Formats: sequence, C-alpha cells, structure tokens
Amino acid sequence: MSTGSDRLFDPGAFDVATPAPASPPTVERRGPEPGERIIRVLPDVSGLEREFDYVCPARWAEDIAVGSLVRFDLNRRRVAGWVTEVDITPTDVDVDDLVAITKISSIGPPADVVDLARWAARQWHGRLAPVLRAASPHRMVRTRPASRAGPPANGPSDRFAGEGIDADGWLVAAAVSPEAFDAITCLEVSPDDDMIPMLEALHALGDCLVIVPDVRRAHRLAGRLRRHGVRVHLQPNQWSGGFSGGVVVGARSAVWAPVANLRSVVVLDEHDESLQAERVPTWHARDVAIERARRAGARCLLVSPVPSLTARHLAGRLIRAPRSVQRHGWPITEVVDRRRDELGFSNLFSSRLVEVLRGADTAVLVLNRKGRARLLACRSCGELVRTEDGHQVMIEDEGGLVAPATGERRPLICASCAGTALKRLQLGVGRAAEQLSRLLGRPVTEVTGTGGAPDGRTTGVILGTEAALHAVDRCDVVGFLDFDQELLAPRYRAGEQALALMVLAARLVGGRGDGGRVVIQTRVPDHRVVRAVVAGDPERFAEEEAVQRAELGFPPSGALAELSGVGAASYAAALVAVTDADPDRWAAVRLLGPRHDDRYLISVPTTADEDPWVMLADLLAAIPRPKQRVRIAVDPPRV
DNA sequence: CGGACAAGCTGA
DNA sequence: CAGCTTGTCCGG
Repeated sequence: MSTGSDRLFDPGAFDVATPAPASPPTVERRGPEPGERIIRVLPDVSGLEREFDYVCPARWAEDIAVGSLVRFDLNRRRVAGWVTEVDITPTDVDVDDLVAITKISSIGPPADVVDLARWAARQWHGRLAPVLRAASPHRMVRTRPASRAGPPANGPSDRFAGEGIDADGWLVAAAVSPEAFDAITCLEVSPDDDMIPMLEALHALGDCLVIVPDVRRAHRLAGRLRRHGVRVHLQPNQWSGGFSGGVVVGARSAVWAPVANLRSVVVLDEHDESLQAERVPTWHARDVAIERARRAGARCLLVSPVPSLTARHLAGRLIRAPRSVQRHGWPITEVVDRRRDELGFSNLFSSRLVEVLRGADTAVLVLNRKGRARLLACRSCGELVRTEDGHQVMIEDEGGLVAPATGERRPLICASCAGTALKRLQLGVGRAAEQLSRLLGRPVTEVTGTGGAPDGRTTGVILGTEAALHAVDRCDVVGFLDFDQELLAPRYRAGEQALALMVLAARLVGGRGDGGRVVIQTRVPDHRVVRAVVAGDPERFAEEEAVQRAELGFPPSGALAELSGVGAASYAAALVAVTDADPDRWAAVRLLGPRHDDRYLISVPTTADEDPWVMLADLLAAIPRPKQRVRIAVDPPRV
C-alpha cells in the first residue's frame, strides 16, 4: 500500500488509512555501555524460530529477567518477544552491532517455567513460542508481588486424625501421606468425590497448583475454596497472584502459572482430553504437571474417576477409593441390547428407554454423529458389522468390508449369521429429536456443538451430540442412543474416550445413591467399557485395555506421533534415512503408513532401557524438515 | 512472519 | 522498459 516513495506525492492522503510505521527507519547499532546488560530474546513471530541478542538499557537493568515480555526492532519491524537469557556473551554477532530493546511490556513466566517450556517444546516437537504464549499473562503485569513468607493460616491436617476413612478421609489420607512426595500418585476417585477437603489439607502443607480441564470448573472450584478460607489465584485473570503463594487454580495453561513455593501439583479429571493442547506442540498438562512437580521436588497427584492408562502407567502409586465410595458415586447403568430390543433394531429409541424417559422430568440424550460414521448392521440379525475379535467396526470398501485400523478384510457378509443384506446406520440429531418428540408427546430440545440450547436453564428432554452433556448441570436420566459410535470408533483411545463420556453422564444424574440412572443402547453389550461401567469398576477396563496397547506398542506401552500435511511423505522418507543410518540406535522405531489420508504414524514401543517419548523426541530432533509443510503431532489424542 | 530485493513475465 | 508477480533470503 503506502510505501516511502508514495509519500513523495501525497503523504497526508496515504497516511490516513495506514498509521506511520511504528519502527524508526534507522536503528542504532551500538555496543553495551556500562550498566547495560546483554540479553537473548525469542521473537513472538511464527515461522521464525531463532533467538537474537540485544542490549537492555541501564534504566531497565533491574527489571529485566528471564521470561520478561519485551518489544524490540527486528529487521525493520517492531516485534514482541520473551527474554530467554540474561548477561550472555553474544554469539554470531559483533557486540557493536547490537541494538537496544525498545520496551519491557510485562513481567513474564519465571525462569524455571521458561526452562520447563523449553523441555515441553522439545518433548512435543514444536516451537517454543506457542508454549511461552500459554505461560504468559493475558494482560500486561508491571510488578511482581512479593512472596508471603511463613506457613499458611490453617493448621496441618490433624482435623482428620482419628477419623474413620469416609468419602473424603481416604482422599486426604492418600494425598498428604509422606509417600506421595516420592512418587506420582494416581487417585481413582468416585465421579462425585468432593476435592475440597483434600485440597485444603494439601494447602496446609504449602503452595499448590491445581489444574482442571476447563475454565468453568476452575471458576467453581476457586469459589468453593475461597468460601473455605483458602487464598486462591484463579488463572489466567490473577496470573501474578501465585508469586505470593497460596493455591493457584486454572485450566490447562495454568500448569505454567507462577507459584511461589510449589509443594503440590494436582491434576483433577486427569483423563479429560481438554488437558492437551490441540495445536502443535500438543503438550499435555498432565505430563507437564508431572515434570514440573519433579523439578520442584513437589508431590504430583493425578485424580480421576477413570484415570487414563498413561496415568496408571506413570504413577508410582495407584490408590483407589474404597469400593463402597466408588459404587455410591456411579449411577445405575442399564444396558439395552440394540440387537434384541423389539423397538431398538431399526429405531433409535428402545421400549425400555422410552419407558425410563416417561418417568423422568429432565433427560439428556446423546447421539454422536461425529466423524461421519458409516456403521453397517446386518438386516437379519441386527448385529453390527465387526472384525472377528469384535473390537473394531468394518466399513464398506471396494465391494467388500475393511477394518480401517488393521486392514482386516472380508466380503459383504455378517460375521454372526452369515447374512448378506447389510444396512447403513445413520440418523441425524434433527430427525431423531422429531421422532422422540412424537414418541413421548412432549417437546424435545435439540443441541449440537454449533447451535442449540444456550447453557441456561434448559429443562425437559434434550437430544444432541456430545455437546448436550455440557448443556445442563443436572438431569434425571442420560441416554446414549448409539454408544457404538463411541465404543467402536476407529481410534485406539476410543474406549477411554467413551469412559470419559460416562463420567460426564454420571455427574449429570448423580450416583446410585441419588437415584441417578444412565441408559446405554448398544449392539456390543459385552464390550469392556460397558462391563466396567455397569460394575462401576473402571480398573477392569484398564487392565484389559493395557494388554491390547502393549501388543500394539501404543501408549502407554510406547510413544506415538502422527505426520500429516503435504510434506508428510518426504518427512517419512527423511525419517527412514535417519533410522537406516544408525539401525542399532533406532531399532525400535516403526513407521506406519501412509494411511488413507496420507498420514503416517511413528511408533516407538517401550524398550527395557529407554523412555520411548525421549527416544521419539531425539529422533524427531534429528530429522531435517522438508520444504513443504508437515504437521507433527506427538501423542495425538485421536488416531 | 513479513520486508526487501532480484529475477521473470507482459504489454505498449 | 515500467509495472507487476513470484521467489528467495534474512533478521541481533
């Protein structure tokens, strides 16, 4: 648009729309003067992953620190960035060619967090800038609050001494026990467990960092803790509060928040997928929490009603809620066999479900149509078309059936009755809601991810995608109309993801003690997820699932990364070149693919002597990037 | 990333 | 050959 030469003709006219460039046309190159410090900065510019050396003027010499957010001129642009090192000797550049930064915008993440961010960027093979962005305050912060010395106001946890182990007591005992210092502790709780007594007890032992899956829960938890007299800093609004100590609460980015004297790191609902960043680097707050605790010498508690296989694998101790506590928190779960139920075969609403719904004031019904499902069922016996072992669905492909993940093939024929007439199963939320409304003779609200009921006081019957589970806080009944969409999704974590939905459902309806009821309609009632849920015993699922993961070399029995994008093939070729050059070192590495959409998987099964994730990170770091774009997602949640 | 600068293309 | 597009390079 308006350039320097344009100004010759009519400067005013051009400058109205475009303000004068922020950066001066000339920058002063000079060496540091006495009292000035040389710093290294990382520009917040995507596509530029390099650090540069600058001078920090003497008037800011006291304020500058590793992590500080600064502004500086770089290649005729004024950009923002972070200080990554201070008092360095410049490399690759003459001291007299250094330029001074123009401003310190804000205090930033403390040095140990910057270091942790570096670790994460390498571990998840991405750029440092996105991680530092997550670790930085949203609004500029001028001063750093002083650390409040001394122990917290409330005394130690002796109020629990001598008490019997009840719903809260066992949690407190597990969390504050001395052994929790040495190991990552995985706490398998009941869906309705109250975390407040545990967090209070931890707080009595020192400053805490508490991570929850989303901001809504962070808000609620912070409010409840405050009512119990705990000094809480809610992220990201009270970003700098943690410098003064107390309890820091927030969603996944809070794992980077400042905390004065970190003694405990707690991840609540550790199984939840939103703890992982969706953009690369796909860092996972659980794993960052573990590393942060390790570096700080703090305890790390991973808490969930359905701990992930990863958490179970990493934890030095797994402590489960007493059987009675767990059972109480899980709802009564009814399983409707869609192959048998007289209504259920061609219809989404079994007679049993309709009966339950007639007796309920409020209900949430989930029909997941995500991932463009192409499920097939047998017309004669109603059986879902599955692989021989029954754990994967098969789809139609070139006149036959194929299992997308393993490639198992067979002709268009039902495995259980040898019938050849198959039918496609597909029904959208809209039509399903209409149908149900007619069946029940009452209105049914439709909820999908994009539109539908706002999260106000929606009442009555709600039908929608997974989003419907977030539309209300409480209801009488949750029904999964077609749970097979979750159970048999062609993703290796499908089972865990289905269990996560069951936790949401359990919290909506409450435990069996409160009369909570969940109805699952499925064609695979013998599936291990269904069995675990009915028994209120997630560990049963975990044990079986772990065996299968070990066979496949998938997490937690190995490390996994996904390659996608136009450059995926050339990156895969570069990978093969690297592994072939040193076959002994990379013996464990396996390249799978290309799969249907030009995606590749890199799998590093666990070997006795090395952490597969470290090996994967080392390997990825050794591969030169091709010209074309490649997305490298380490530990992709949905493959 | 985004600017600067060079080389390549086009039309009068 | 001016005027524009496309490609490559580089940043302290």
